[in-house]
This record gives sequence, C-alpha cells and structure tokens, in this order.
Amino acid sequence: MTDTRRARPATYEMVLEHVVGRLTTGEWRPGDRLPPERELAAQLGASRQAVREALRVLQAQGVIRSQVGTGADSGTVVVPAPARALGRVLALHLAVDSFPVDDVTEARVMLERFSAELAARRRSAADLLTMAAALDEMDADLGPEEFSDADIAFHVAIAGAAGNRLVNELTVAIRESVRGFLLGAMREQGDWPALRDRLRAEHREIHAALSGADGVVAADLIEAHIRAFHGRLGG
Amino acid sequence: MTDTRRARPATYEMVLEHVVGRLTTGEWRPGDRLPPERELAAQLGASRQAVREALRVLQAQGVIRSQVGTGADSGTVVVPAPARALGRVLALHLAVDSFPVDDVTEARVMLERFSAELAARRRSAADLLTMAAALDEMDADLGPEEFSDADIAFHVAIAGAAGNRLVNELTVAIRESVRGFLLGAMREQGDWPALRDRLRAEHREIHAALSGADGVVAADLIEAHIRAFHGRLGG
DNA sequence: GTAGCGGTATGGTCGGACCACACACAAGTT
DNA sequence: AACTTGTGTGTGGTCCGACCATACCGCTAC
Repeated sequence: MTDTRRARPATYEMVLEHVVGRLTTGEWRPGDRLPPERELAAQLGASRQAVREALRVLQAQGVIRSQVGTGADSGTVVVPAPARALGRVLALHLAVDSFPVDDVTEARVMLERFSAELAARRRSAADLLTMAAALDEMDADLGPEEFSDADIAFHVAIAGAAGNRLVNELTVAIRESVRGFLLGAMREQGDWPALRDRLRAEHREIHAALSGADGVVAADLIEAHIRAFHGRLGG
Repeated sequence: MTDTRRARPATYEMVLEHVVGRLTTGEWRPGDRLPPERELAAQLGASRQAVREALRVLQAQGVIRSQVGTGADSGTVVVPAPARALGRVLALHLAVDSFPVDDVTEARVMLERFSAELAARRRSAADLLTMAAALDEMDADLGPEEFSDADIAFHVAIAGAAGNRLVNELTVAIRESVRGFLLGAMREQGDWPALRDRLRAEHREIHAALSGADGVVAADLIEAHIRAFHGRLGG
C-alpha cells in the first residue's frame, strides 16, 4: 500500500505511533531515557514541535516524565503513572458531564466491593497495619481536607491489599476524581464532627471485618459506607 | 513581579488550567467552539505552541476535537469521548506492563457482572434487539477480526442497557485495550470455527438470561464466558 | 441559475533562536 | 587535602514568524 491519496500523515501522530511502538515492543521500558527531543526530531524527520506535542500527550497519559538538566533523572524518562492520568481524565469528564455523579458512586461501590472481598482473603499483616495507620491518622482533630486524604489512604490500602493493580489504579483514579466534589460537600456539611465520628466508626468496622477475613461482611459494610457518604453529601 | 521565586508557571499548564477551568464552570460546554489558537494565545499572553500543547493534551483526554477549515464543524470543539481516551491510556499501560493481563481479566469480569445484573433489570426491548443484532452478525462466517468487532458490540450493548455511563465507558475502554491481545491469540488458535461456535452458544445463553430478567444467571454466565475466553487464549 | 474561482479563517508544520535549569568539572582559595 | 567558585554543556521550556493545507464563503462570469 504505497497509497498516499487520502492519507493525512499528521506528523505528531506519526511521532506518537513511533514512540508507542517502541514502548509496546519493550524496546523502551520503564526507567529508560528517551532520546533528546532534538535528536528524536532529527531521526524522524519531524520538527521539534511535532515531537513535543507527541511527548506531551504521552505525559498526559502517564507514561513519561520530562525534566530539564543533565543529571541522572533528567531528560525524558519512561515512568508509568496510570492512576494520575486516569484520575485526570475521569475528573475532567465528570466536570464536562460525560457521566453523572451517581454513576460514579455506583462504580465506586462496584470497585470497592470487589477489592474488599479479595482483600479479606489476601490481605497480609502489613496491609492491615497500613490501613490501621490511616485510621489512626483520622483520629486526630482533622478538617475535611486532611481527613479526606487519610480516607483516601485507607481505601487505597484496601485496594492495594486486593492485589489487582488495574482495579487499584481505577479505585485511586475514581476516588481522586470525586475528591473535589466530596470536599465541597463536606465543607457545607452542618455538623462536621458528627459526620467525622460516624465515618471513623464505619472505617473501624470495615477494618475489623477485613482482619477477620470476612469478605462478604466487609463488602457490605464498605458499600453501605460509600452509599451513606455520597448520599449524606450529594443528595 | 509579585513573586517569581519558587513558582514555575509552566506556560502550557497555565493554558491547560485556564481551559479546564472554563470547562469545569460550564462556560464552555459540549458542542461549543473554543477560540482560535492564535486568539487564545493572545488572550493568555502565551505562545501559540504552548496553547497547542495544552489543546493536544485535552484532545488526548478525549475532551476536544480539532479540525481545519472555516465551516460549522471546524476549529476546536468540545466533544467528550471518554471511552477512546480511557482505552488508549489503558492499552498503553498494558503494553508498558503497568498491570498484568490477568488483572484485566478480573476487572472485565467485575465490570461485566455488574452490567449484566443491572441490565437484566433495566434492559428495554430495544436493548435486547441491539444485542440480538450483534449476535446475528456473528452468525456469518467471520474471521477473528470481524467477529471480535461484533463481540465488542454485544458486550457494549449489555453495558449500555445497564444504564451506568461510567461503567459503560470503562467496559468499552477495557475491551478495546485488550483487543489486540485477544486478536493475536485468536489468530494463533488452532480450531477457530470450533471456538467461534462455542462463543456463539455462550452469547445466546447470556442473551436468553437477560431476556428472562435473570440477573444472577446472566452474571454467572458472562463471568464463565469471559474467563473461558481469556483462559483459552491467554493461558 | 449555475459553475467556477479567488478570498479568508482555521489548524498543521517548520526552522531558528533564546531562556532556565541542573549537573560536571576544572580552577582557585583556604 | 578539602572546600568553594566559576564556567561549560546538555536538556527541556518558550517564543516568534513564516508558510502550508483545508474547507467554507461569496463574488463573478457565463
């Protein structure tokens, strides 16, 4: 097919395909440094701007990270960070009304039920300690902001204990994407200390269920926890 | 010069924040046209390249679409397309080993069980017809490629019937991200017609369960279907 | 009325230049 | 010898100005 008729090369896409190809074949692996932008441009016969646009896309997709300088960490490096990228995409589409908040709640329930059931079976002692640490942190007299961070840490620890990296990343991403929404709602909450106490208690129950390896109970508890949390705030 | 100390403005990020801000406040909604790149650059005191990089990121995140010309559809328009964006990110990270294929299988099972149970309750007559159309398409003597497309259509129809847009997009994204993997494995499959027949039969069973509004059965069937499919091919 | 054709606005691309940063290394100082 | 200082170099970050490709708009000529 030497057909050039209707084809529109789209230089930056060509660069993108080239780099993605190297990543797919494993020629460039996490930790590796890409060639300097100028060199890559010369290799591909493209302008530096085209290369930059392609790299910027990959950066937004959480695959690479760029840094100036000459040191070991400088330049453009392959550094996978799926959660951040997914979180930004989800948050953005949430803002643009690609899907309603209720759908996000349902998705959270689905993801965290899944994680809870698996975590109850697979959680190590270290996992339980990580969760406990987050719970202890929440015992202080925190405002919504810090409390929310600790809350995220707790839920992420559960997802981590489940052992499914993709589900883990999705959990983080979705929790991040609704962070702003939940924070805003929490601030408007009348009796914050009371709400906080309730959340604490629910967390402790979940932790106990996971410690006891009771997957179904943990899943039910976490579902109720999420629904109540979103419900109290959103609706 | 108020303060230039530690801050690193990162021009393109500034542009990005500005545009995202407009999108978040709803000032720019789906269907709206953004100002021309040159104008946006002038407004923000940035170069056109910086603007382009920011827009390229948003395009990769599936929020906007650009087109040359002067017509109604020309210019840069807000057009949310989450599935494509999510699919690309997931496929990319799958390629870079951010997570193993087995995790994707588990995630698919989780998502599609969820969809199946909801779809059994909510599916309309039209939904069932859409599914049936995909099944009829698969009855032809198709190769892996076309069969795969129809298979996607069937599964997407189920997700659509469930009514959760986010889960729907995630389902599409994940199915897309493993498309290449499954296709490659299907081609290496020894007895393709036999496998195809089995898949057809399983699809019909699922469809019947959904028609009968039997959510749990449908979920179990689809789980077995996915596990067997991935299992026969992957391991 | 219709066909043709230039005008115009838009994104796409390029080349070149300069800036900001961070390290490497040599020279100078104590 | 150890430390400080300055200079060089490679990297991404930014900008400018120009030109190309595309697709519509509107005028002109038949």
